[in-house]
Amino acid sequence: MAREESKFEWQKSMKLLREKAIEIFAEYGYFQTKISDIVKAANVTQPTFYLYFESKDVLYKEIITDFQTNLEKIIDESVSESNALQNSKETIHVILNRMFNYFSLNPDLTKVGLFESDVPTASKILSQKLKSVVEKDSRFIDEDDIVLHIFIESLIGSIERLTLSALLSEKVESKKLAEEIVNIYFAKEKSVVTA
Amino acid sequence: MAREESKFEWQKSMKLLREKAIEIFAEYGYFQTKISDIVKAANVTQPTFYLYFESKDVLYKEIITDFQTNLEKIIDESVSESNALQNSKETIHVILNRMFNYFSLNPDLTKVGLFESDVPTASKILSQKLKSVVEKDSRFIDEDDIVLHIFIESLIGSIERLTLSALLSEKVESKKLAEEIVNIYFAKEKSVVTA
Amino acid sequence: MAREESKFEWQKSMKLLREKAIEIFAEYGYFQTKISDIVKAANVTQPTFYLYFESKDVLYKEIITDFQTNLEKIIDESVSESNALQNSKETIHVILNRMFNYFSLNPDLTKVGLFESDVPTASKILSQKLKSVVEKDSRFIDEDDIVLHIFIESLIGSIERLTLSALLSEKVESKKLAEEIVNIYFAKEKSVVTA
Amino acid sequence: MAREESKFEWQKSMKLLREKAIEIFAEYGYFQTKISDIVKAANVTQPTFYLYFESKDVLYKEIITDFQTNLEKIIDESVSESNALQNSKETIHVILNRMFNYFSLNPDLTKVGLFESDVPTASKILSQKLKSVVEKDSRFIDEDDIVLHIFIESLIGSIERLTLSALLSEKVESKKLAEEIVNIYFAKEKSVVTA
DNA sequence: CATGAATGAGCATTCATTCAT
DNA sequence: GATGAATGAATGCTCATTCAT
Repeated sequence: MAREESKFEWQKSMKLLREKAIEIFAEYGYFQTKISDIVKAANVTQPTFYLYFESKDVLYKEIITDFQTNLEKIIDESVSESNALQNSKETIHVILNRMFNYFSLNPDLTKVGLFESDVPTASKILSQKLKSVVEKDSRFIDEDDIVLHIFIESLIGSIERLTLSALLSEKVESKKLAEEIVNIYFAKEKSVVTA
Repeated sequence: MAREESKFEWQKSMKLLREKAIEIFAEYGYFQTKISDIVKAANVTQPTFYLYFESKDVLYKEIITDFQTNLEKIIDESVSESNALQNSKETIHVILNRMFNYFSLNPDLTKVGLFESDVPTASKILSQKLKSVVEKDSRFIDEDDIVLHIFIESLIGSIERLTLSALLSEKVESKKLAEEIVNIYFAKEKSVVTA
Repeated sequence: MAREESKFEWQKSMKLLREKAIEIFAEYGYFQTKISDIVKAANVTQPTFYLYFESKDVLYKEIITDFQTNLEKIIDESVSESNALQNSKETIHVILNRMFNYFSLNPDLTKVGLFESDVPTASKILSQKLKSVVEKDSRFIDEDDIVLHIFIESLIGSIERLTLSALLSEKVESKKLAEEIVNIYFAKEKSVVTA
Repeated sequence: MAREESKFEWQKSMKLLREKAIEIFAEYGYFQTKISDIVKAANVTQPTFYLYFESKDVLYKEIITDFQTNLEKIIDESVSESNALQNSKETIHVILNRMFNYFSLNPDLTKVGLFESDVPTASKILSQKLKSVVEKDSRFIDEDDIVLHIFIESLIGSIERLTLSALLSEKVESKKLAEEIVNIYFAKEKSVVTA
C-alpha cells in the first residue's frame, strides 16, 4: 500500500506545480509570470520545476493544449448528443450549456486557455466547430458566406466576453447564460423556455 | 527661417517614435515590444526616447488613453446626433457605423487600445456608454438587470471580436459590419435596410 | 551460489560506470561531460554514481592516475629490457613500440590521459623518463641542456600528436609509427630496419 | 582633437575586454572562464560585455579566427619570401622563425589559438601549409603518403609542444628554437649554422 | 545495491533606464 | 535636440550533489 502510494509520489510536485502555474498564469498572464513565482507558490525550488517541465514556454503550451483538447471533446460530445435535433438553435444551446459548465468548473484554466494572446487556437476550434453546426441552418442557406462568418465570430466574441464578465465573475450561472445567449442569437425563432 | 524650420522639426522625433511604438505594440504586444525595437524603427537612439517619454509604460498608457478619449468622443457624438430617435436600435447603428469607421482608419491604434490585456478600460467605456443607450429601450424595461448586462457584454464581445476578425482583417467593410451586427442584436424588430 | 554471484556482481555497476565515463570523457572532454550523461550510458541513476565515486572530479583524476601508472610501468619495463643496449636509439624504439601498442589497445583511456588540459602530468612522466634515457647518449654529451630539452620536448610533442592523428585514427599501426619516429629523430645513425 | 579622440572612445572598452578575455582564456581555458571574470578584469559590468560581443562563445571564436588568420598570413609570406630556395629545409626554417617570433610577441593569443581543444583548426592550417611545402622535397618523392603524413604531424606536434614548453615559458628564444627544430628534422642534410 | 525526489549555487543573457557630453 | 557608453536588477536555466527510503 505504502509502496503503491510512493509510486505515484512523483505526481505530487508535478501536479502542484501545474496547478499553481495555471493559477498564476490566469492572474498575471504569461509574461508577468516568473518561474520563481510558480515554485514559490508550490513550495519547491527552481530546479524542481525543470525536473518536470522543459521550460516555462513548454509548460504554458501544455496547459493551453490541455484546455483545447477538453474544449474540442465537449463540443463534439454535445453535437453528437443533439444529433437528432433538426435546428442548430438547440445544438448551440447544448454546446453552450456544457461548455459554460466546464468553464465554471475550471475558471483558471479557462482564463489561460481562452484569453492567451499569442496563439488564438481556442478561438479557431470554436470557429470551426460552430460553423459546421450553424451552416446547415435554413436561416443561412440563402445568405452569403460573410453573413455566416459574422454570425459565428459575433457568437464567439459573445462567448469569450461573457465567460469573463458574467460566468467567471460569478454574476451569472452557466445555465442562465447559455439560455440568454441563445435568446439573443436566435431571437426570431420562438424563445427558449427554462426547464 | 531656421527658426521656423525647427518649429516644425520640433517633435518630429516624438511623433515618429509614437507612431512606430503604436505599430510595434500592435504587432507584438506590450511585453514583446522592446524600446530598442521602437527606437530602431524610428532611427533614433535610446536616450532620445527618454527625451520625450517618461518610460515604456507611460507611453503605452498615453497611447491607450488617446484611443479611449477618441472612442468616448465618437460614441458621445453619435448619441447626441441620434438623440431624437426613439429606439436604441438606430442609435446603436449610428454608433457602430462611426466607431468601425474610426477603427478601420486607425487599425494599429485600435489593436493596441482594444486588445491590451492588462487594463480593460476601453471595454469599460463601451460598457457604460452602451448601457445608457440600451437601458431606455422598451425591450428591457421589464427584464432584470442581468439580462441587460448580458446583452451589453455580448454586444461588446461581438464588437471586439469582429473588429479583429472582420474589420481589421479587411474581410468586411465598416458599414456592412455595423448593419449585420444590428441585424443580429435587433432581430425581432424589422430588419435594417441598406441605404 | 547467490553469494558467489553477488561476488561477481559487486562492482559491476562501478566498472560499467568507469568504462562509460572514460568513453564520454574521451569524446567530450571533462567540462562537457555531465554526470547525467555517464549514468545514462551506464543505465543507472545519479545516486549510484556517488555510491562508487566521490565526485566527478575525483573519478576523472582516478582515471588519469590509472593511465599514468600504466604508462610509467611500460616505460620502466622497456628500459630495463633494453638495458644492455648501448645507444638510446634502440631503447627509445622499444619504448615507443610498447607504448603505442598500449595506446592502441586503450584508445579512449589514452585520449583522456594524454590530452587532458588541466594537469599535464602524463607529459611530465614522459619528459622525465625520456630524458634519463637520452641524456646518456653520446650525441648530447657535449651539447648544452637546452638542446637536450628541445630534443625531448620535440619528441614528446611528436608522440602526442601522432598518437592522435595517426595511431588512434587508425591510419598507421603502432609498429610502423614507432619505426618512423625513430627514423626522424635518429636520422644520422643508420636507419632502422623493419623486422 | 578631443572630438577625434572620443570618436574612437568606443574601442576602449571593447579592446580592453578582448585583451582581458584573451589573457583569461589563455590561463583558464574556455570552460573555466566566466564572463564575470572577464568584465571584472576590465572593470566594467556584465551588460557592457554584451554591448560589444554577442556571447562568450562568439568572442572565443572571434579570437581563434583572429589567430588563425594571422598564422596563415605569416606562413604564406614566409613561403613566398623563400620561394627561390630549392629545398624545403630553408623554407621551413623561415616559417619557424617568423612563426615563433609572432608567438612570442603574442603569448596569450597563441595559447588560446594553438591549444583550444574543441576546434583544432589551427593545426589543420599548419598541416595543410607544411604539407605543401615539404611534399616537393626530394626526400619524400619516393616515399609513400604515410611517411609524409607522419613527418608533417610529427613536426606540428613538436612545434605545438615546444611553443608551450620552450618558447612561451621563455626558456628558449624563437631563433634558437627554430634552428634546433630544423636540425632535428633535417639532420641528414648539413647542419644549419647560426647567423 | 539502488533510486525517486529535491536542491544550493551558479551562469549567461536581457532590458529598461541614465549620465556625461 | 541628440547620442555614445554604461549599468542595476532581473530571469530562465543548468549541474553536481544529497537525503530519505
